[in-house]
Amino acid sequence: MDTGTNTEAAIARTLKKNNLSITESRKKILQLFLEQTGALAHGDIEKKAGEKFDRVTVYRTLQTFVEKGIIHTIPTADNSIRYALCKDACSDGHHHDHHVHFVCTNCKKTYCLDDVVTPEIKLPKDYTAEQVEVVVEGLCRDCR
Amino acid sequence: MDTGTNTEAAIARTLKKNNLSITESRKKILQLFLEQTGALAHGDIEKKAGEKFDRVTVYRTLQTFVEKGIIHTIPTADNSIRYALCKDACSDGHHHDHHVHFVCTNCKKTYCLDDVVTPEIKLPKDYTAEQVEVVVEGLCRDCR
DNA sequence: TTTGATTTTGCAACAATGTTGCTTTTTAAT
DNA sequence: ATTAAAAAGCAACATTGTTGCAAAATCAAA
Ligand SMILES: [Mn+2]
Ligand SMILES: [Mn+2]
Ligand SMILES: [Zn+2]
Ligand SMILES: [Zn+2]
Repeated sequence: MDTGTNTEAAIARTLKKNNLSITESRKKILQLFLEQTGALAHGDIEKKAGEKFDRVTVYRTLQTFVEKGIIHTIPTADNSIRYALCKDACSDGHHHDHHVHFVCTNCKKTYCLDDVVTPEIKLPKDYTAEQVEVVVEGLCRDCR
Repeated sequence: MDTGTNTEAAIARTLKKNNLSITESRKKILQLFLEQTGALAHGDIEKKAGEKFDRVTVYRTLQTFVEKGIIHTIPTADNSIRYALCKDACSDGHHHDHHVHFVCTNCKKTYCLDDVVTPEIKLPKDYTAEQVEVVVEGLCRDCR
């Protein structure tokens, strides 16, 4: 059984499911996420796929994937957005990623802790919460 | 009693306390933070003080203030760092801001919720937490 | 209060990042 | 195969952030 073909098929399925036409750049970028444990910054993707594709294409592909709920963004303190695959039931225009993110201060790798749900936050009366983002910084498994 | 003078004196005191020489740009930028309820992005500061000072000076001043524990950064989803005054006992090289931040999805204002402490997060065994950042998005008091 | 070492600023040049309009190419349906 | 629609590539531009260096401001000591 050819794993490469299977992955390729899964990628095509994901794209079709989201009403996206199957293009080289979308296939390549989605594959990068599937091969990856952690999250990817725009820069990472540009380095890994950028020789084949225009910078603008990478920007537009990431934007499309976020809109479709295929990947989600992770805010970090260093002003560089990371992207990671959505594992929850995210769909076009609506994300449901209620998990905590972890950024290693040493290796800078960023992880989705899919099993750690974001806590309830009790806000002052005047505020209405729509979404809670939790980013934990520290040392990852590999770095301590 | 002249409030202007008092503020000015307080600003000078803060700078001295942190072993910073008292300069026009530092005074002006610190004053902006004191006049302000919420947080300021670099862009805001550049607009409000930028006609008088060089862009580079604003960058360097903010960096210095962060290092000295006068202000702290707030990560946000839109990749634009916000800065706010430290109210806790932050000092040179060491911050102790354990409060939750709130970003209004409507007006984009960013608030320090100084009384809402960041919760404990139970991580998988392999991870060590050094700092927890919580950013809540929703509607602020003025926008609902 | 002048002097002089030290720090900070402004400027210029550059690098990195992100955006937009338009043309060509690719995709997917007929 | 043909064709309409979508996406990619390209160029030009805008914004944001960084660095080295000379000029100016600050501060402390004389
Ligand atoms: Mn995630
Ligand atoms: Mn704060
Ligand atoms: Zn690590
Ligand atoms: Zn608001």
